[in-house]
Amino acid sequence: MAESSSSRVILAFRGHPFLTRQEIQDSTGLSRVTVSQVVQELIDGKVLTEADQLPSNGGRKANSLAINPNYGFIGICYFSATTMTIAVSDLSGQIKNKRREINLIEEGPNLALQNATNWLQDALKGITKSKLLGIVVGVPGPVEHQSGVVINPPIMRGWDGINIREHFFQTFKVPVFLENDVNLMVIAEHRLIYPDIDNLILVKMSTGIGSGLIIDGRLYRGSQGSAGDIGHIQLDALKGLPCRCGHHDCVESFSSGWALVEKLKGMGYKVKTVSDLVSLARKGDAEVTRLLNEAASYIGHAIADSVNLFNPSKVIIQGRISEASDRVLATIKEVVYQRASALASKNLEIVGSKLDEDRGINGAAQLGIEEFFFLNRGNA
Amino acid sequence: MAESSSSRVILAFRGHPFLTRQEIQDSTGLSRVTVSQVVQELIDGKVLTEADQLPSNGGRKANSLAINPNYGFIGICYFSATTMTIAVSDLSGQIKNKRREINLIEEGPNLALQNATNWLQDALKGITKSKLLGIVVGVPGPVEHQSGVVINPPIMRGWDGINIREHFFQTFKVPVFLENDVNLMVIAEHRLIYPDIDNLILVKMSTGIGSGLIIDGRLYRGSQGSAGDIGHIQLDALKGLPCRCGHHDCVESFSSGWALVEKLKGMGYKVKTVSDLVSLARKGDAEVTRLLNEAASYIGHAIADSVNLFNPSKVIIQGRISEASDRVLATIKEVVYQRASALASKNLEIVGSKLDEDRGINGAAQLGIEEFFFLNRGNA
DNA sequence: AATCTTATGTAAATTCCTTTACAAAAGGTT
DNA sequence: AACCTTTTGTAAAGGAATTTACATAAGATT
Repeated sequence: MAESSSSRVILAFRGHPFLTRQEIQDSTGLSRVTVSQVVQELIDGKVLTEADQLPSNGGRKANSLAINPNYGFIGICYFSATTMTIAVSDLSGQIKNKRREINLIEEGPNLALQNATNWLQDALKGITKSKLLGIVVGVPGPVEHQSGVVINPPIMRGWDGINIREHFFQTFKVPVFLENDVNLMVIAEHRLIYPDIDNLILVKMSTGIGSGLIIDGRLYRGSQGSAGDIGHIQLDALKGLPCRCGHHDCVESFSSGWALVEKLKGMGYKVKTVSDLVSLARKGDAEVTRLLNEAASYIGHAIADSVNLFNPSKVIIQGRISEASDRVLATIKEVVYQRASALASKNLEIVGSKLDEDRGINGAAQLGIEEFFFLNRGNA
Repeated sequence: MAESSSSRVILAFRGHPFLTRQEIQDSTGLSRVTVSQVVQELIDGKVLTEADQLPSNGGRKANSLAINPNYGFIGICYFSATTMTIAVSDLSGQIKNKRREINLIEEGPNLALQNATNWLQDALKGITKSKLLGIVVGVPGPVEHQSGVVINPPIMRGWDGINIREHFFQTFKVPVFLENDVNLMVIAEHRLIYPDIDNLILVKMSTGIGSGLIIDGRLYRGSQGSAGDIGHIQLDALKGLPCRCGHHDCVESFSSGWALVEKLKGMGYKVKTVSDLVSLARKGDAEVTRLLNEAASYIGHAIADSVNLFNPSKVIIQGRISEASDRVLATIKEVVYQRASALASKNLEIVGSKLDEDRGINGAAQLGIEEFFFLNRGNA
C-alpha cells in the first residue's frame, strides 16, 4: 500500500523500455500533474533516468525516460547439459561479467553448485550488495516452480529433489528463481523479438526435445510445471523404440539428438555426440541428411498436434538439430501446414530463432527483471 | 473512471456469490468505512441485496451480501446439432423460461435465427427492456470471438461467415456474445464445480469430438478461437480413414459418434444415429461395446498428448459416447495414465461430468454474467 | 448479568490524486 | 519575427478514500 502511484509508473515500463511522460499518463491513467511529480521523485531516487530526447512532432521534443539500468542487478546461473554460464544483468537486460565453463550436468550437483556460487560471487564484485535484487537459475530439466526444486529430471542425474533455490539463498540471501531452460528461451523470444504476439510456442530440438509456451503474453507452466512436454508425446503404431523416459515411441526417441546419434552408431558411423552429427550434416552426408529429414517429419507431427490444441500464431523452431540442415525447418513447415487444421494454420507462422546462443541467459535476465523489479519490489 | 470503488466492490463478487462486508474489505483492499458506505449505496440502488445472516463466530453475526439476482438478465440461445434452447438467466445464474425445440443445425441459419429471436422475445416477456444486459449464443462450431462470426464450421452447413452477433443485435440492441458450445461447457464445469482448479480440460465425445481449455482460471480460446481442437489430431500409421474435415486418420474418424455409426453400418448394423448406437451399447451388444472401447483407446492417446502439453490438474470427459458405457471412461484413464509423462499425470484426475444436460446453458449464463455484468457495465 | 468477541456505522482529520488554470520550454511554420 | 504546436512544470481548489476514533449491534462466554 506504500505508494501506489509510483509503483504504477514503474509498472508501466514493463515491456516498454522507453516512455515519455505523456505515454506514462496514457498507460497508467494518472494525471499529468501526478506523473510529473512522481517521475521527478523517481529520478531523484535514481530509479528512472532521463534518456534521449525524441524528434519533434511539430512542437517541443518529448523526453524519453527509462529505468535506471544500474538501480539494481540480477544474478544469473544457467546450466546446459555440458556448460554452466554465470552472468549479471542490469535492469535494461544488458548482460555483463559473463563466464562460461564446461560443466557436465550429469556429474551431479555438488561441485557444480559450489562453483556456481563462487563464480557468481566473483561476477558480482563491484556491485553493492543491496543492489543485487535476485538470482535466476536455469536448468535443463523439469522444475517445481513454487519450491525451487528439480524433479525427476531425465538428464540431470543426481539432481532429483535438490533444492537449488535454497542453495543460492543460503549464500546470497536474495530471492532465487529456478526455471526450466526452454521456458527461459521462450521468454527471451517473446520479450525481445515478438512482444506483441500473445500466443507462441518455442520448440527446442537438441540432445532432447522440449517446448515452452507463451499464453496470453505470459509464460504458461502448467499445474506441475511440466507444460510444453512435447518430447514425450508418443507416436503411434511405430517401432517400439525405447525412450530414455521409460516409455517407448516418444517423439524424442525418433527426432532428438541422442536418438539420432544412437541410430547412426547402429549404422556403423563413428559418432559420439550431437556435435559429431551436426558436423556430418554440414558436410552434406546424404544418410545423415535423410535421417534429419525423417526426424523433422516426426517432430512435425507433434507440433501439428500442439498447434491444433493451442492455436498459437507463431511457432519458433530452435536447437542444434533444427539448425544442422535447412531442410529440417522446411520439412517441419510442410508437415505442420499439411496436418494442422485449416483454422489453426490459417495465420500461423513457423520460423527459426532470431536470437543467438545467449537466449537462455537473456530470458533469465528478463524473468529476473520482471519478477524482482516489477512485481516483488517491497517498498524499495 | 466513474466510481472505481463501487465497481471494485461489485467485481469482488465474481466467483463468490456471497460475501460479508469484511470479506469485501479483504478482497478489495478498501477500508471499512468505504465498504460500509459503498455497500449501502449499492443496496439502495438494488444492485446488491442483503442475504442470510451467517452463524456467529463468537460475536455478532455477519451479514451475507449477494448480487441482486433481478438487477439484470442474460438472454441465452444455445444450438446443439439437433436442438435449439432458449432461456433467460438472472444474475445468480438461475435459469428461467427455458424452451427447447427440435432444430437441425445443418438446415441452415435462416429459419433457425428467425425462430431464435422470436422465442427469445417470448422468453423475455415480463422483463423490463433495460434489464436485459446482453445475450449469449452458443453454437456447435468454431467461432471468431472478436467478430461474432461462425467460421468454417464442419457440421453447421450453411452457417459459414454468418454474423450471428449482428442478427441478435439488430433485434435486441444489447451486447451479444457468440461462443463455441464446448467452451461454454468447460466454463460451466469450472465456475460451478471446480472453481479452484486453475488448469482443466473438458473433452466432449459426441457426434463430433472437441475440447475446451481453462488456463490459469480463464477460458483459453487461442489466436483464431480454435484452441482445444483435439478432434482433428491425427493418429499415425493407421488406416487412412477419411475424416469429414478433409484430412484423414483424425481422432474423430476413429472415436466420434458419426465415425462409429458409419462403422456399424458397414458391419451390417441397422443404425442411423448416435442415439441408436447408444441404445445398442446400453443393451450390452458385445460388438458395440468392443468398438466403444477401441474408440476410448484412440481418444485416450490424444488426451495423453494434451496432458503432456498442458499439464492440467483435471480432465473432464463428457458426451453421449463417453456415457454410453462405463468402460469408456475407464479405458481413457488406463491409456492416459500409461502414456502421459509421469510428472504430468502425477496429480492428474480424470473424471466424468457432474453437470446435467443444461451444462451448456449454465456456461452461457456464467459467461454472460461475467462479461456483461462484471466487465462491461458502463456506469450503470 | 457482566463481559468478551465479532461485525458494523459514522464523524473528523489527513493523504493522495484529480481538475483547473496559468506558465514556460522548445521546436516548427509562415 | 510572429505565431503555431507539442511537451512539461506548478500552484490552487476539490474530491475520494484512508486513518483514527468513538459508538453501537448482537451473539458467545463466564
